[in-house]
Amino acid sequence: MESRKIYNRIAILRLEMGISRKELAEKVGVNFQTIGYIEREEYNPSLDLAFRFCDVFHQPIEFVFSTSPQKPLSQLIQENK
Amino acid sequence: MESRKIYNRIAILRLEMGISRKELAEKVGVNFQTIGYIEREEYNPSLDLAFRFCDVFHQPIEFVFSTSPQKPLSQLIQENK
DNA sequence: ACACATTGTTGTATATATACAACTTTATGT
DNA sequence: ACATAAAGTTGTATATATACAACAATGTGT
Repeated sequence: MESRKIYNRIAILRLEMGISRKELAEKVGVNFQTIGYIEREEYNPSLDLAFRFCDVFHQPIEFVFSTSPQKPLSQLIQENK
Repeated sequence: MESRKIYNRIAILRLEMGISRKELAEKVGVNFQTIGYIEREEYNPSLDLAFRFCDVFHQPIEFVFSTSPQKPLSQLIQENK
């Protein structure tokens, strides 16, 4: 299968949490460099790892990951008004 | 990372749709044997493939996949009454 | 200017997901 | 009983995700 690229909001969610990649890596249980690859969307996380991110951020998969590019959070908020 | 097993309702959702593994495989774009491996939970689908299943079943990721064993649908219905 | 933390880059190694083929087993219909 | 479809088994090959190391680049605080 030609695997599609999955987009994510991990970098923003991590920044809003005020933690480094190293700290996030410890929380989800992967190498800190793996966080870099995923934030840059150089490859997709496994389904298991995706669930771990959602646990840390307290968000559903569909909010953190999507098959089309993510809108900025600021824009999402305006739309909901 | 020691990848956790992810549970899924693919077999049941497929049966309710009345299609074979071969047909489901065509819809999501993988080999029909891959469907078998995933239904038996011998390995986890990629995040991309997980999204494709959800498209076919019109269900959110969290309903189709979970980190703890899935309850039978019949039981879910009773709980919501 | 210096130290230090954070991120990006390159390279290698391993684990896991997916494809594909051949064969067996189980079910279904006639 | 036979034919056929569907599902499971075993094996090999390839692609992708993850780990890890070493080093470069960038930023931040003092």
